[in-house]
Amino acid sequence: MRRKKMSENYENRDEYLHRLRHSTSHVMAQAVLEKFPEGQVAIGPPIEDGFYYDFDLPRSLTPEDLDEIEARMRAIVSEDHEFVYREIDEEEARRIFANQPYKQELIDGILAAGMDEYGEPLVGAARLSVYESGSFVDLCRGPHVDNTRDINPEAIKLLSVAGAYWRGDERNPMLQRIYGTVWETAQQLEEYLAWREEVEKRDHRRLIKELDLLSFHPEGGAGLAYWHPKGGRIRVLIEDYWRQRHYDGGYEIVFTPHIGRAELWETSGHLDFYRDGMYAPMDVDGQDYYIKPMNCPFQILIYKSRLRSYRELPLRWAELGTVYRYERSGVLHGLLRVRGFTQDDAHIICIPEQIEDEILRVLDFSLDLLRGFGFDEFKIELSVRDPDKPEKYAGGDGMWKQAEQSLVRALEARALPYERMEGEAVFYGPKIDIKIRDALKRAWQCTTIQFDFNLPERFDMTYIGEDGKEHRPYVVHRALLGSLERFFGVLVEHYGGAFPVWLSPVQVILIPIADRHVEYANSVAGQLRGAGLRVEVDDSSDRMRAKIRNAQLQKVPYMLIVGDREMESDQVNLRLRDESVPGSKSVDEFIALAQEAVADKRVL
RNA sequence: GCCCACGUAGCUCAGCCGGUAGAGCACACCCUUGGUAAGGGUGUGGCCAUGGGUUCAAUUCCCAUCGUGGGCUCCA
Repeated sequence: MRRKKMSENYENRDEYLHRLRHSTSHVMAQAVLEKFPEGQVAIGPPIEDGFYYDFDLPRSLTPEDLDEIEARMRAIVSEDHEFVYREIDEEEARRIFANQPYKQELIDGILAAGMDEYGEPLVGAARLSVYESGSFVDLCRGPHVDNTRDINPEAIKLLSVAGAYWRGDERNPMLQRIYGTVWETAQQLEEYLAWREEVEKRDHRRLIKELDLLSFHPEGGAGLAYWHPKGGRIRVLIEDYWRQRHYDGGYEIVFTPHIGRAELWETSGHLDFYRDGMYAPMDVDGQDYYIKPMNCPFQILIYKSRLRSYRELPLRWAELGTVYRYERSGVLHGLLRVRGFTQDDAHIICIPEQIEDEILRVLDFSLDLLRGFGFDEFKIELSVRDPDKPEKYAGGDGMWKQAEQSLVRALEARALPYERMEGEAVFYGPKIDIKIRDALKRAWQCTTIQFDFNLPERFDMTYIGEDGKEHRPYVVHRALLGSLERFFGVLVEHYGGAFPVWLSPVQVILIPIADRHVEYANSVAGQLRGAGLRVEVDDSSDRMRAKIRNAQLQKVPYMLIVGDREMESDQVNLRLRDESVPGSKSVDEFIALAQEAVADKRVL
């Protein structure tokens, strides 16, 4: 009989899971090496929800191989192998891993550069150690579980094989990575697998097709989205709300062209540092024009269209700007990664004294706007300079300090927890990224608020200060939804396609029971449309039950059944998308109910 | 871009070892007028992603291209 709670021997559950997953990856490596004795092993760390191990094998793995390896792992686990830690010297390490070139490289790294086996800087003195379990010895720092007895064989599942470069560098050989997961109990594994199924069910790539929202077309080009009428309807609702909020929030809205002369992109520096992301130029009257990958240079031209006074700052200019970027074919992913997309871009141009207020204002605005769409959990990251390489960055030391301080102060003023990302800033300025957590607790990168110390210099942006002299303004670049495409994809997954009433492309569907009820259904539909609701009448020859099924599958929030009873009493019979049936209502009652749900941005 | 897999009707998918294709749904028409998730019948619909090669013969085998998926790297 196994111990009931295997985690109880460890500090806490997280510590146990971490060790468990790391140890299970070793067990997997043993199973793989038994099958391919000539195989080479790279690294195999624990990751969120599981583990992986990278191998260099004589042939590609198949799903059947995974089944076999998984079965072998269960057997190994049941053999009760201890995980034995041992510190060794270089000579022994070289000998143990004589036929393991990747491990030799890791040994080099540990000894020479003070790097650990994952390429991270080593804490403390360089020390070589191995963990042995069963027939497998790995260069490893641990920690591990004490014995394979602490791994529940019923809670192991290998998930997939994928290519991965040695050390993540595309110049290195491609290895085969096996992903797996392991939990404390079989039930936890079941729950995790069920979660993965739920993720699959909500996949926006499936839902946009089923709900007739958007499509992609091979003949039209990869990574280019086509918005159908229903998707278009939702997009317009998002945009209208966005525009209203921006005007209310003190922004002005601008429009800029889609292409610009090479000279502009030379000035902005994009041709130097962003050329790989840009499409080839087109010839216009002998001049090279580029399709825009970003909106910033255009907005700056608007700024420079005349002399600016400190009195008119801050300027907040927003734009739904469609940009095109070359993304490598392998990274395209539904709506979440496309080649043409519309950013909800804005630039805040202000004097240094205004920067703290402006940052706080944009932070509040972002979170509030996102909450309007039903997101209320966020993961915030502050990306700052790499303190060791100040020469890598545009802008002076003082500017970086002030900028960073304004970002930190804004986060602290709102008591928002955030993670500080050292060295993650782009070269032109520090930034705050806000990732939204969806209904399945996944984090999506949408919002970014970035300082730009590069463009004001390059374009020589100035304003006339109180002293009558020219000064350089601060420019903050921000996108809140990020891009409409990605945001829409996230929205679809968050709601699983069942949008809140205010965003539903069809809010109400009228279901006449028989043909003689169609006329009444149409007249009710007219009243509802008059009240501003989006309504359809299902006058097909389907039976009522089939009509209900179709409406459910289309995730229409409100179904109104109308038959003899409703016609006589001048009512409608309400069924909701959640399958509840509030029943008979007068048309006015229903209108009031629906309008309230819209106004409150409720799901139903 | 790289590694692996995949691409058959609008959609979801069958089609063993080569002999030019099938289901369900959707769609059209007919019958049915039915009270809270699929009523019945008939029918339309495929250059088997595209181009090349091997073969008497290719949807099936090989190569290339395009696209899609799982990853790596990168990113809104």
